[in-house]
Amino acid sequence: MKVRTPRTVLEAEAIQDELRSLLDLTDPGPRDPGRVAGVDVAYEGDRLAAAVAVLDGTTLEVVEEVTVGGQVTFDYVPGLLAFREIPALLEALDRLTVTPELIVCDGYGLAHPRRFGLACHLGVLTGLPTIGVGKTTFVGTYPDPAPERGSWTDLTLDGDVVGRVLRTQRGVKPVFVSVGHRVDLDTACHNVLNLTPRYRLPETTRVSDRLSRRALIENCRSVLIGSDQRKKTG
DNA sequence: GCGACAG
DNA sequence: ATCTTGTCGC
Repeated sequence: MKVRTPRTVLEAEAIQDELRSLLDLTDPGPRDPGRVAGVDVAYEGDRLAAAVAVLDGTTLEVVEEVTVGGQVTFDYVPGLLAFREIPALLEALDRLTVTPELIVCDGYGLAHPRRFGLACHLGVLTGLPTIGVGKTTFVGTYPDPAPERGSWTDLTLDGDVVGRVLRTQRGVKPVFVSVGHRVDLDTACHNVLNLTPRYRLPETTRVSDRLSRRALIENCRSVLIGSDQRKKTG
């Protein structure tokens, strides 16, 4: 799947406004999906490595992993993260041999200045259910959730509830959950809790994060050694 | 007007 | 995201 990269911030924002009309916010989404994918991108200068890890939704064991190397094509701009990560992520997702029932993104979905964060963008382009799980604040205000695992509060932006601040482990910093495409907020949080039996972040996120970093190093090693191998890892 | 700002 | 040492805790 090929994607055009915008050349300006204005052009990027126009694309978001356009794609936002394709969002499906009515589908409740998969309650306990059998296959859940985690996606992440690691960077080093202008090089990048995208990774997709598909886990069994019940055992959380890794079912399939895919990585692709590439070059940065869009500088990071708050609110436009998707344009930086999506080209490589789509390529990685294309190489999967199994189709995940849910994709967990690193970042935000509806909780976004124009209501179209990375999770929404990836969902619309793939047609698959997606959710966003952010590690730090981006937009919105919220009260702190109680210290118990599973407690949460509304993430509000411009008077709208755009996500939830969810405590995935007792006494540990909460994560920021927002829907992407074809999943409702209750289902999104339910799944995030299923994916965090032990750590703060979803297993999907942890696995894809390690995978992308490893791919970046491996690719670098082949260059330093001077091998004439592929520039894209799969 | 100035700063903040997912990854 | 990435740059970075030691350190507290299981």
